[in-house]
Amino acid sequence: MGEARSSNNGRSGDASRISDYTVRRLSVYCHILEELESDGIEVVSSARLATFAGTNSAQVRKDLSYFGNFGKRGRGYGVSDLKRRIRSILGIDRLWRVVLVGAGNLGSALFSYKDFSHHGFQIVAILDNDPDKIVTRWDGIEISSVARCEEVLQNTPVDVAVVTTPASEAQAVVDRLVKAGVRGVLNFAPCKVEAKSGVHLRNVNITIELEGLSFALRAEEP
Amino acid sequence: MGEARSSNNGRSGDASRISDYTVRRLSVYCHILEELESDGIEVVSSARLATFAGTNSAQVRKDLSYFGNFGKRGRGYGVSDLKRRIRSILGIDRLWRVVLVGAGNLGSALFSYKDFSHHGFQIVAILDNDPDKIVTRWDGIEISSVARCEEVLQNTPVDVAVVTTPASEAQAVVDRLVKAGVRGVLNFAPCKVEAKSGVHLRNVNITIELEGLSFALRAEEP
DNA sequence: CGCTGTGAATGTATTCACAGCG
DNA sequence: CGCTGTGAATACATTCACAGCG
Repeated sequence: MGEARSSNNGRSGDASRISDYTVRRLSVYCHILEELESDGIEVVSSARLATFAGTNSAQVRKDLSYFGNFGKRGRGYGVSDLKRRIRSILGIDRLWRVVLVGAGNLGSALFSYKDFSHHGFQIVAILDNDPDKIVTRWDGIEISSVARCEEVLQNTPVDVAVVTTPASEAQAVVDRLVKAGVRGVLNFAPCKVEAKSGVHLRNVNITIELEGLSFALRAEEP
Repeated sequence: MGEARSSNNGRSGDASRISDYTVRRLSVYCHILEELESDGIEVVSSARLATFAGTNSAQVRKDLSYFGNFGKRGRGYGVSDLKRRIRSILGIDRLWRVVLVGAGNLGSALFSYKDFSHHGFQIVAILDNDPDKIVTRWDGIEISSVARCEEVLQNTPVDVAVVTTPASEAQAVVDRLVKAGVRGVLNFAPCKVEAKSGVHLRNVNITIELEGLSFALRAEEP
């Protein structure tokens, strides 16, 4: 999906060599570690972490080994230390500035989604085309017309856009966002959008999930 | 993710041997074919389909070959024929009955999502715990208390549940849904839920998508 | 000992390359 | 010829299995 990438961050490993599967599992480990930490558990083995994550201990160790040696032999991993390290690897130890494009029900659901800010993403601007919405504010954040996209991003620079517009508008707005400097896009519009290489793009397509479910059910239907 | 499955549907191929990757791409091909069809295009080659889908022609042919020989050598695939066949393979040529659990913003967004019904899924029941919501109706469909879950599903049998509750309630409600006969679950709650083998479960986790984006951006940040 | 970290082995997905049909 | 359908080759992800450290 994403284009190949070069350049190494100073800290650890070359991101372009790390598979998406590993990155997704790191997210899962991170959430588990947060729970363990809040339960007061201080040390965890790869085997235990694997059980919670629905994988096996070798996978956990291999995933982590791409980034360094975080464990202690004979003992396991320090929960809060490993959590901190994974957050750093994922880049959620800093705050990414987000523009939310589309203030419909889905946009609203994402806006009020607490994990969002808890995991490194802060919505700092909102765009929508509905004139009724443009006069309102969400938590003090102005909702601006998509027409004023460039101006808004000039005053409020962002790293990432979360797109929840109708499919018909998604590609056009992404083109403008990218021109205005956005480097990552999470697209919820039910269509594939594209961007020049160098811009990171993820499509979340609900229809594909549903159809996958349908296929699985279908196969065992009488 | 899903458990291994046996039993063969009469038509074509053993679903348990088909990878999730292939199924997802079939969805993509299907959407492209729908567009081509509405553009009046009657025949398409694997190469052209691959370009639109962001893959290569061998992949397209291999994916389709698991299910039969749908093309004509020297010519390509009939657009509307192939579309129909893929819809049948995915099981979206019939209507799956859906209960929507959680009538918040995300539930509302999904409810009003037109592709939903267009692609074989019909919401026939809605559950929520908010007393204010329980008195309202969406498009004539009553919103019932989660407490009455079993009763509602008795009167209105469903195949699939789409869960948009808070994380804290997701697992409990899924347990009840499965006991009441639901065989597929699409979970949008920001937590992993589990169900006994034989129930098909898909988690859509927005946080994981965001963190994946963060990782990609992070890797090239100064 | 117990558990990590990791090369080597296995399993799975993708791509190549070409025979074969329309 | 052009394009499909598919075994064989390759690339990639996961799992095994064990050396080595605390």
